[in-house]
Amino acid sequence: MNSDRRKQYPFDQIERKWQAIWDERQLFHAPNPAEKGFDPAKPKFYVLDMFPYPSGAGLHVGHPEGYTATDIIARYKRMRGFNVLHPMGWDAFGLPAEQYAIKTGQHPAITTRENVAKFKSQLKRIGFSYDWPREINTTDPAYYKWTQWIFLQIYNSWFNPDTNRAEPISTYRGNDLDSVRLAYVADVPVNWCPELGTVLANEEVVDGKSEVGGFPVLRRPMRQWMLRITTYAERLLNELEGLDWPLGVKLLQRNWIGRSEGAEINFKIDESDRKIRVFTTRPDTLYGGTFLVLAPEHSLVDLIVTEEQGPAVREYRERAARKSELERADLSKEKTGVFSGAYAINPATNEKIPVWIADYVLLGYGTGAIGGVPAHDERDLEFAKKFDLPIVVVVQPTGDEPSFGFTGEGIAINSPIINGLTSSEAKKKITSWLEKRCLGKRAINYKLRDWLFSRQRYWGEPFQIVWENGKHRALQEKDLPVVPPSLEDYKPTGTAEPPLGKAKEWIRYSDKSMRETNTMPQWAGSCWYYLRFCDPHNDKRFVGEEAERYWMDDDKPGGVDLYVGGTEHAVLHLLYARFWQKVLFDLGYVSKPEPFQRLVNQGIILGEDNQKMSKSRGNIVNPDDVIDQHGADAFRCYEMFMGPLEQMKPWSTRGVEGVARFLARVWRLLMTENQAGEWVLSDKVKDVEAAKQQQKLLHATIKKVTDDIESFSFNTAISQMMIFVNAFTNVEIIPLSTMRIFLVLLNPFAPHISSELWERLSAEFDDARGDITQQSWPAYDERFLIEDEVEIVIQINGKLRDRVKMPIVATEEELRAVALSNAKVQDRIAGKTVRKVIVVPKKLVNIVVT
RNA sequence: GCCGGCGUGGCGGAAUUGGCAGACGCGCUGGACUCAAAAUCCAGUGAUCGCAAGAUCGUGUGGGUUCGAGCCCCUCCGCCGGCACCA
Repeated sequence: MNSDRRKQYPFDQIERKWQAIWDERQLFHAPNPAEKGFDPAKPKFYVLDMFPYPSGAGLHVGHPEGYTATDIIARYKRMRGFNVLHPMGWDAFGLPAEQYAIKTGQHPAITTRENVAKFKSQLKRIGFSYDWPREINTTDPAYYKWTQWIFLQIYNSWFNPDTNRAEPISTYRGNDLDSVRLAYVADVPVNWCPELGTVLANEEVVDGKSEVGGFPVLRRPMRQWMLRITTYAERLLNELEGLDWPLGVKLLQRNWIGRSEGAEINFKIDESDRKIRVFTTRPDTLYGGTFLVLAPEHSLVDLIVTEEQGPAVREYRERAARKSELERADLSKEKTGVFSGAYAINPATNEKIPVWIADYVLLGYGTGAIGGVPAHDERDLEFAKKFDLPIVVVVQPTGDEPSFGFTGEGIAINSPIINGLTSSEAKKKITSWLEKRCLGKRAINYKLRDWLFSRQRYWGEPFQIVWENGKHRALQEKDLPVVPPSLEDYKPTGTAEPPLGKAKEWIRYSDKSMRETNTMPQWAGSCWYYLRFCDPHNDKRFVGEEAERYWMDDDKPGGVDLYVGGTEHAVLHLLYARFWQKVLFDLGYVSKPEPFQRLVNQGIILGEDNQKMSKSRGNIVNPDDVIDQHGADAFRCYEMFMGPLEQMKPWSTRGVEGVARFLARVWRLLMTENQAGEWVLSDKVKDVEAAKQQQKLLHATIKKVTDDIESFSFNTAISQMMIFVNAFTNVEIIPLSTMRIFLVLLNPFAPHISSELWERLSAEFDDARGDITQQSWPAYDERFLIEDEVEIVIQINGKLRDRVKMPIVATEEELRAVALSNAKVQDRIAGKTVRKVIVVPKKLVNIVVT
């Protein structure tokens, strides 16, 4: 490439200039109610990006994809007369800064500060219209003071099943508060990742490995803080209904919550008073239950195992405990198990059935025990075959498939109480039969587990909990924030003892009490940041009531009007934030039961080679390089022009050049170089009325761009603007008013060049309209779009044969007559019979012949 | 295995939701400008056949509904994402 090639237009200067102006004038700062400049007449619009973790690597081209989309919406909505809240901040607690600290000893706060500065300058270079005075950082004590405060509210609450909502713990009438607190300590099997030196939430474990780093995760019992998210399972599921979210994300959350309806059935153990309770979604197959299976970790195992089976059972349990999550979940392996020696009584048949122990039954789901119905469950069938257990068919399929091994719904057979009933009738009848005899009851089960909320890390929010005599209590609001101690050594201890344990001074809260040394997970800060943005500097409350009500409240269930981000948070952040919001809502602190009304996922941007961008592939595109070469406006427009926002799509350097050419044409439409080589307004620009065709194109463009922004079809909006500009290339007179409107349309996409050209027009034509950002969005006039003539397509048997211009007012009869008398049609239908003529007014005539 | 989503030129992608397939951009070909190149501008560009007018074929596969299907229904294939012994 020629190195002294002239720049296409001086984007570097104009972009710097306008970014400085926006900063200086704080043009995009939205005042809160009661603040100076607040206009209560305007409706509000809250448009939010998923705030980034400021990593050392800086931005990649994936970040600004969603950010550009929201910026277009924000600028557009401002022009449409909304008070727009469009903030940005930093989700800055997290592992990389801590690991860097371990390597270098540099405090994570310093690393974080540097990374934030880098991210911020990169974002500013792209020209996003963020409300920077509202910037927040989750690692700022003034911020996490309130994260801790919210934890305090959760700690001091319980979920009242009668009212179906959280209430202050003081309204709980029982004795054991800790058994109902929404935040509690439990000694439970958790996901321990030795490599990371911390425990992880279920949501952070993927295929038995840590989501971060991909290290093996072991199941091991530990004493940890949990949040009782399961109490909200029903509401988290039902209230998805009112949200405008992608179906896929809703489905993911539904599956994750995993509601299933069925029955709990008690099986009495033979020659004992003990009972084994099982959960089943198919109580109608109870008569086919020929054995029971307990999870190896089930607490009844020790109590029921017979003497002669004792050693075998013990050996099996130990083997199961040694297996990793991955091994245990391996579907391809054969079923294993061991007989306990005990028998239970099937309450329907009164027959003695053996109780087995097998690791295909999970302690964590249902009751940790199942009734084996081998005839109608694949897993039970496999198990029964392996261990030679009896198989009894009790469901007759309605189709012609074999009933042996049939897992669908059919007609109950061999089941005296319910014979002849359909599966769903049989379920009801057998359940009420069991209920009458106190042998079981209707039950609902969820896959969702309580949220494991503590981590063995340094760089996170400390808990405001102290321990005294083995009991925990929370510090009061006045003691917040609890700031982590400085450490020399950030290394995880490799044990369950968190790094904070090394700060001997800090741990001692008083003579008798010690601080909790676990920290909160990274999700804590992001669970409520959208609330903080409403009122980021409030030091009296996590968010001021009036500000919260103004920005979050309208007639929809969710507060944030538009939330854009990647799908990777479908069951993590997006579920946790909904949970916190509901707790705060129940306690009366916020006005909405849901945080995010509308969610849009941006697709992943692949490398030029169609592969995921990665360091090792060397296909990473750095936004800085693109902006150096083509400018921020070209970068923004290309990100949007690539294709539909939600779709996965590859980067193309050539594609950026194409979009840059478009912006250069916009520039040269209005600007020309004088003899001194300076850019001056072209004398083709005149304050004259536009030609009819130009008016028509302008209004078609207003309509298309407006509709496309509303429907997130930014790529086709840009296409339309290209068509508009192409039509004006090489015309002799460029009508001023047409160009002014066009620049407003272009502004959300390419804010710098449109601001600059707008200003140049204003300087030349001397008027007082003010800055482009103060303009209102243009409306299109239908009158300009109306055609007098339309092209009518003539088809024979659905195939295109000719086109004719017809007046728009032509009647069906006229269209029909013209089509039939058309010369080409005449040639083709000669000697054939016209069966039918279909006339679609203003569109086409289809002649059916045989 | 189950649940979602997608499949259109050489490439990224359009198509008013059943009515002219391929908008716009990239690439490519030719032309103008230039000593030359770059940049810019103009013209062409789905495939096949034809000098041409034009004809035939064409939206992963096979079928169906319809006057008419990229779009609706069924079958199969491929890719992407999620869940995965959840009883």
